[in-house]
Amino acid sequence: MMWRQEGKRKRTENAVRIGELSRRTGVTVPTIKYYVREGLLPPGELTSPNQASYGDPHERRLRLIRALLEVGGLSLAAIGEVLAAVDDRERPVHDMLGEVADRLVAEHAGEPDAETVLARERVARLIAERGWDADPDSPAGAALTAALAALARVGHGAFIEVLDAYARAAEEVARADLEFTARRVDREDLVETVAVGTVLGDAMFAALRRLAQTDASSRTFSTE
Amino acid sequence: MMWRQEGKRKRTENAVRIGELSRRTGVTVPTIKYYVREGLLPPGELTSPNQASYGDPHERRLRLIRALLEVGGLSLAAIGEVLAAVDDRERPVHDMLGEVADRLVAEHAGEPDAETVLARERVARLIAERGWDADPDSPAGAALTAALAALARVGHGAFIEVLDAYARAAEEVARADLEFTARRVDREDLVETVAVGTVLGDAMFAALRRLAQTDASSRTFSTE
DNA sequence: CATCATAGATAGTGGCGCTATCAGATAGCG
DNA sequence: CGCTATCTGATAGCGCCACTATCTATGATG
Repeated sequence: MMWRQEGKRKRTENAVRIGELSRRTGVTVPTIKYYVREGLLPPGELTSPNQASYGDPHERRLRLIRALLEVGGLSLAAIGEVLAAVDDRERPVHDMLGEVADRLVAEHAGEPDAETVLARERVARLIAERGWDADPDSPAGAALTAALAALARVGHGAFIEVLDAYARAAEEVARADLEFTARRVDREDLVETVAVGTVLGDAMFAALRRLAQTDASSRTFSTE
Repeated sequence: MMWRQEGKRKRTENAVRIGELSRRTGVTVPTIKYYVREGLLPPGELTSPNQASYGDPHERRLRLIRALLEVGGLSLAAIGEVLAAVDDRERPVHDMLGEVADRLVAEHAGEPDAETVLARERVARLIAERGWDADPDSPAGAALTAALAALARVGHGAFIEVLDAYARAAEEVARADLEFTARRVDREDLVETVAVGTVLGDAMFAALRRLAQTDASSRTFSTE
């Protein structure tokens, strides 16, 4: 694993040892060492054979890992891939977004059953109807297909009726996402913003949906 | 664990043995036995000391478990709690929805830090502004608080700018959910519909968001 | 009657995210 | 200078989870 060289940035901005890094982030020292071993966190800069110092980038990265893990619910393996995409500065932004998105969905291999075939057709139709520039066989499309097929298999295929409303809401959210990222001029920051926004945005939206459901449900069913 | 008695329904509608149940659902026999041991699936009806038959409800329940597990990403423990809520026919619908929603968010205990305190205030303000009948300290509110606090901690607190757009979209989705459930007259089915819709709806929306982002992103960044 | 499937029970497996322990070296303080 | 707390780097172990394997005794099936 190649870690981006900080070059001549010798400002020793906020160099601390591992104990202090642990105290600041609430992550235990063994866990920090474990993340370094796993290649998720760059090793500290050695000042002597058994002393290393960690700076702001380490603290930031560590907080990012914890956020993706605890709030985003990603596995460490998925986090590693997301971070690699974030660190790859050669990669076009659009490409990076796709890469991050792909890490968020579980793989569903195997022979497609009847429900999956039908669901895939529905997904393709939706994409065509909305004029989206997207592939039904991309990971995101496959995830949607899997969800629709699962609905059919559990006998709740009728729930697909909400699909268009969901798609409209998703467009709204995606528009807000893009407008926000468009305001980020700093490209360095933008890439991480997209990754964070994609992962934590899911968690945010799910929580908001739940709150809105609580409200709507309490109005409809009140106390009964 | 009490399993709902099917009463005098002796129609033997679709009784099969465990091997056939396994073949139909793609779940291995040992796994089915495991689910029965774990109380997720009712045991088959014994026809002799070492023969049991499984009917449609078993197949349905088994498919539901797999959908919640594979598509919804729930743990078996969470699935058990959701199923218990679904099976509890005494419980008011609104209550059940809350119960299911609560199973979907991870617990985040511990002393609240500065970011959490600020995030909680923002959540309370959002709820007040939108006039929602919801509690900022409910599991859903706490999940939103955790997400906002995490954004702040990773240095992307500005992403909170999209919050209102997300909230509007969430209202739209919740409205579609409620309209759909309102059309379900059968209360038996309704309860499961709400659970399935809540869990698989998250997966659906996340996938749709990803597709809409792909589209929006390809328009904005095109090939660069 | 031979073969296969089954119930029920117990033990084992593999992956994941840490956690414990250790040896040897250094930091920082009086 | 000595003393103790801390550090690096390495290896081993742990607890949880979702299975999976194996076994015995029994019954189904052709």
